[in-house]
Amino acid sequence: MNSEFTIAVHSLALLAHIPEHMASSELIAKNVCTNPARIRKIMSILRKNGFVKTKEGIGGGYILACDPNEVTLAEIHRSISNGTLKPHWCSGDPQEACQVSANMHGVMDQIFTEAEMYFTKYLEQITIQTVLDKVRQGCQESSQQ
Amino acid sequence: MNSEFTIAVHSLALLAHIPEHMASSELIAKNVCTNPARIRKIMSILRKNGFVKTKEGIGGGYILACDPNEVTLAEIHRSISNGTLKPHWCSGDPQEACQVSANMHGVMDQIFTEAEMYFTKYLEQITIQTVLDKVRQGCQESSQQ
DNA sequence: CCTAACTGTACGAATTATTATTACAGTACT
DNA sequence: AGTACTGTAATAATAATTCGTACAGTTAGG
Repeated sequence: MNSEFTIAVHSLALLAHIPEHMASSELIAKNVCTNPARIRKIMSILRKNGFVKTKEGIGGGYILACDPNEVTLAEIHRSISNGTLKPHWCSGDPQEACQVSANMHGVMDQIFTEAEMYFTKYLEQITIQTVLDKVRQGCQESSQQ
Repeated sequence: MNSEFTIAVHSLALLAHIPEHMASSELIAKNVCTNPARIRKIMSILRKNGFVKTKEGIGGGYILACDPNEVTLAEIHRSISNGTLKPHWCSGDPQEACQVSANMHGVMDQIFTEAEMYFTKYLEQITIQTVLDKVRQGCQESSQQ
């Protein structure tokens, strides 16, 4: 899975952190540690899905256009990256006489699709505000050392 | 996520499909559609975890060493690939003064780790036999066209 | 005891996915 | 008109994944 989902969540949390303020792609990029063009691309998708509002021209940038308590990571994930659990490589060969080889691809596909649903279900429990709160608490409970 | 998990599941289902028979890495590789060396590497891990037995020399190969009704995909996943949900790229910079930038990495880490637990929980419901059954039914219900 | 058919493992090449960089057109404020 | 932005595309750089080959070690059979 690529990092666009992570970047989207980070950006939205950042915007929620500084409400009422426009943030430029450059500012967000610095915070996220990537380049402005990538941010603009991702924010463009988020705008099309109504999560942020955009302003072009001088003093422009991005601002949150949703309630951080309402929007869950599941919605973000859906709009940014779908079907990311499944690896790109495929097992088996549909042309093969052997049923195992011929059908494994479909079976694994089914399994990964359902797994993705479980993943999404989990993400539904987490809102942008949840992330922001954790970040503000300094993420005491886990992997950060 | 790479495809080693998929290949492991495929290989084990294949071995369950032809019990009592030794299958060479070449035969499995053909069925899976990859090269024998990759199969041997993966099977070597599966052997160390007790899922298969190995025989070197003439007439050797691999044979299932577990009950396909007992072994779940979760156990296979655990032995083959851990922490695969999380992307390699990391958001933010721990050195930054801004809390969002500094702590986002830890927070996302936590989220992906927990998501992985949900994923594993789902995989616990599926056994090698489940996969084999689906494959034998020709995977009627889903994405295969 | 020699050969043939295997596994175990390592390493470098090829391929593919991801990320970064650059460029430029369009928009809005001053 | 000029400056500071976004939107978008195309290409380059980097990193991950997969493949291919090689070779040492093992076992069975003659």
